[in-house]
Amino acid sequence: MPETPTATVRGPIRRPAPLRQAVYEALTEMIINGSLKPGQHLVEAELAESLGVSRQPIREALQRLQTAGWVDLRPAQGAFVHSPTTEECAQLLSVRALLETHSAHGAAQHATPHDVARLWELQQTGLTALAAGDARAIVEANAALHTHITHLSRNAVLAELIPQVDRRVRWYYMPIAKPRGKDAWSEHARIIEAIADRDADRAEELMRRHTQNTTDFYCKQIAAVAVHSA
Amino acid sequence: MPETPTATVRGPIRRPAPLRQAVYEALTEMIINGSLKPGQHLVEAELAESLGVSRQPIREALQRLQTAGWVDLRPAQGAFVHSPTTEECAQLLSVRALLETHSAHGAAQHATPHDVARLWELQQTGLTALAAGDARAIVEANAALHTHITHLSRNAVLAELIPQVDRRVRWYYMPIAKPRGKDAWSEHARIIEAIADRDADRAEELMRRHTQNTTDFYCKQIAAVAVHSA
DNA sequence: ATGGAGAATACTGTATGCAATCATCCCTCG
DNA sequence: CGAGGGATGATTGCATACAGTATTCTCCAT
Repeated sequence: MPETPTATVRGPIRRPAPLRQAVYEALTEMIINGSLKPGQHLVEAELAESLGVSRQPIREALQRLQTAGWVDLRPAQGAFVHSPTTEECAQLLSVRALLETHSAHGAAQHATPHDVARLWELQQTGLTALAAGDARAIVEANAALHTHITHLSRNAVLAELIPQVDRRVRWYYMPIAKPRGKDAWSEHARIIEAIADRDADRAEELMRRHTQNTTDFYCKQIAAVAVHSA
Repeated sequence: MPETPTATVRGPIRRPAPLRQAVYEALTEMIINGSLKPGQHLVEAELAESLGVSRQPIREALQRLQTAGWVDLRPAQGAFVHSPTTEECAQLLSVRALLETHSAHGAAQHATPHDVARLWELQQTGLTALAAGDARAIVEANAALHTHITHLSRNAVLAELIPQVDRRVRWYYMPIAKPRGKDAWSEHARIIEAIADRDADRAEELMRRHTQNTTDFYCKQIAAVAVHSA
């Protein structure tokens, strides 16, 4: 059977690796792309069978998914896909703005020419995806760029915390990736320039405005959708 | 055998409750109070026996301990108590400063008179502990106060993220709690006043300076210890 | 004596089985 | 006809057993 109708079915995970990690990635993927819908009850046995593993790796993956905010784990009831609210999303974006701004400051202080070159590569990847109009690729490139800036800040705590926030932002960001893309990537370019100049304060300020623009754009988009659906 | 000499031995966990939670709390306690030393290899079977449970709850607790930053979990090798570095501590404090500052701003916007009254209660608890010279109680009161400010900000994402950073700061904070206490708690009082006045900008600025003072104090203390031990 | 190969050991990773708990549905009683 | 209580099925929580892998110790060769 090449594909069954139910969207949650998946082929077995590649064996030679920590299964819990593979399961974790598979489940996040399924949540992001909508195979697992918000509020849905995740039954361990079902997931285990569809992924071709036992319940144990599933349980461990679910625990990590909870701390990452993907699922809510209610004792003696099991896991439920997290239902995001617009309020929570605004909070996520505001915290992200804070952390990324701090991160940009540090990146500008520590970046080497080699690091900057890598940033320009990622920027190019993003522009290509933007030209192709591939929302999925745009979001991915965006995440890759921001992640790399985070690492350049040489702050392990930040690098640990930001992904927790950022991946969830990615989820919400998908629908607005294309319309927001053009401005976003030109802002990226200016941020990279500031980092290349080792101008920490300018990089910080540009990142602050960049994340603020994204937040504003998202809120407007939400409002528009709300009106449209009314 | 009522007690074995090894410091890691503990009585069984109270049964009627999620065991993984109880194990998690027991292990954090042991790490904080030094029963489990930094770098130490945590063997699942040993912990399981000493806590009177099977390996399963231990494993789940260790996973959570990893995401909280208490242990490092190396694949196929097991769990090791995290060894903090002064560099990492500085990063933790800087991130904490960022988050707490943002939190203070939100708290001043949303606080009700009842909330403010509660803050003054916590402040009083801290002053009492300070007068008694009980470092443990000081740290606890400090954490309680900051936690409550976080909740007042009405930002669920912040409230979720800050404890992850804050608990680890608490760990490092213990040795400097007493000498830092006097200034810290008078700064707290001014922050509470700003929150009571609903002056978000002032609260934010006061919190920024407060966390900055704490960071500076910590760094000086570390330097002093380094000189002393040299 | 020292370096390396191989085997023994110990530990983690995974699977399976059992008991406790929660949700649901049906039956009975008011 | 509606509400409450109990039985049944499903699902989680925990424990045990097995397999794979990294580490360490020993023994042999150089």
